[in-house]
Amino acid sequence: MTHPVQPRTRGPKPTKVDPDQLLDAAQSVFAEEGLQAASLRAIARRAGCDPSLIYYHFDSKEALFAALLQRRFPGVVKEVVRLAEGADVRPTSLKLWEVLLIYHRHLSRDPGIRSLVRGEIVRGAEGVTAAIEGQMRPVVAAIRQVFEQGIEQGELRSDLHPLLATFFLVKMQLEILDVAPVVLPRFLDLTPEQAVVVGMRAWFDLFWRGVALDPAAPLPSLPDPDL
Amino acid sequence: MTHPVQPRTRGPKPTKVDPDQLLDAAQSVFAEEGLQAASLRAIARRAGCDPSLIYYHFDSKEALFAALLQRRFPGVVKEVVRLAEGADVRPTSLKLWEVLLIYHRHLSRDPGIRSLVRGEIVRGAEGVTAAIEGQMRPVVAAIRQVFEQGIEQGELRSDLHPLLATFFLVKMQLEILDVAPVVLPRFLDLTPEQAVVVGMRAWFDLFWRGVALDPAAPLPSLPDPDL
DNA sequence: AGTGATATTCAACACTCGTTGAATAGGTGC
DNA sequence: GCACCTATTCAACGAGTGTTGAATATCACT
Repeated sequence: MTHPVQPRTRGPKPTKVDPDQLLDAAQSVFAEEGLQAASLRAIARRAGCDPSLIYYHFDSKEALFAALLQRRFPGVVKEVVRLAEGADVRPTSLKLWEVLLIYHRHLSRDPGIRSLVRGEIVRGAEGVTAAIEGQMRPVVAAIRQVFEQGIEQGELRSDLHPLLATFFLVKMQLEILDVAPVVLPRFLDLTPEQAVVVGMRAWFDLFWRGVALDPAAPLPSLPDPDL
Repeated sequence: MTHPVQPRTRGPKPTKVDPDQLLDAAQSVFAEEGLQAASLRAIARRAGCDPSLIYYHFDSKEALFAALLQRRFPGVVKEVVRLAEGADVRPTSLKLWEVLLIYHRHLSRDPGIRSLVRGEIVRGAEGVTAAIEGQMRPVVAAIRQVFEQGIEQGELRSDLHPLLATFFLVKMQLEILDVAPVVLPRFLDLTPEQAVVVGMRAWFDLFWRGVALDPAAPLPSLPDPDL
């Protein structure tokens, strides 16, 4: 029976904390703690409001997380799908490099969202996995199509398995975004940001040699990711 | 203070739950829930004892996790280090494939331990990361050495970066063990076990083409992982 | 029997968690 | 001034957490 009540400036403030600011706070806390460990109280604290307010805007913690996904994924989907459309006539190598750039563009500033998504996939948490899979499927389909086009046009090995190639390309890119900035600086003299770029270029070099019909043919120059 | 079991030639009491059984229980609960979410009460329940007993054998939850690592990693370390020794004269391709087999052998039955370790690395949880890094360093050094030997012997490209190659080889193998059995069966007609083997072979095929000096040269036949 | 060490349990402490019901403040329309 | 409506906070509930100190059971050795 302590008296933990200190007089607080009770909210006569007309200033709003809209759902988007809540999502921002949720994102950064989820990123640092993981879905399970992140507490609504911590999220509310970071947003500068009371935990109850979260329940005014969202049904539950899980709904908050789902809303977070819905905010981030469509951008990736849209850009990747455009890559697979007939209008893009760049060589396959450039398109595949562009895949890495898209992931970097949309997810590199979201540390934790990625590993969060990944963790939930591996764990198979029911409600969340379905939401994730719905967002992922069109992305996978589009990238796979890029591989198939590349095979048709004789740029990629004909015995390549498009789905597995997609899996490898994307999976490693996510790993590079997640792990490289933490691990590589411990072994090489790199900043975390440099580690990502170095990792991406080295990965694409290796990957392209692995999938190209003629790996010895010169590659077009690959633009750096925006920083 | 823990009281490790003494050599039990004339020991006092036949233990009902020895530390190893606690570690078994801890492993399976950690695997299902993650480090944060797994509760000592759940671990104790699975081991069939009281939560307090855990504190008799281990200092804390974190120490329990560290002990778990110490039980699993040395096997990997030992086998991988032996690969790098001069005594092993097999071609580099076989040695690198063996790396994948070693990881499969020691970690494929530990669902969750891997993603757990990975999650803690990414999150950078202080106490745990140090323990992990200590176990990882000799493994990385040994695999890196295999790459360097391969370069010297003209089997690998001379412009290959041994550390990055190590990073890619191992990282993807861990991803295959973790994610492939969950994700691939959703897109291909495979059992989870098949997904792992198919993923490993496809990955090694791609990887080898990416690192070999002469990818067209025929490979020795690669033995299946034990199931 | 008694002593002492070891292995195990019990009950509790002080937290934190997600969630909820009631209260309140500010603004708008009357 | 009054009544709404929305945004926000307060205080609490019940459950679960890691951890601890004291108590107890079970054996080995005297």
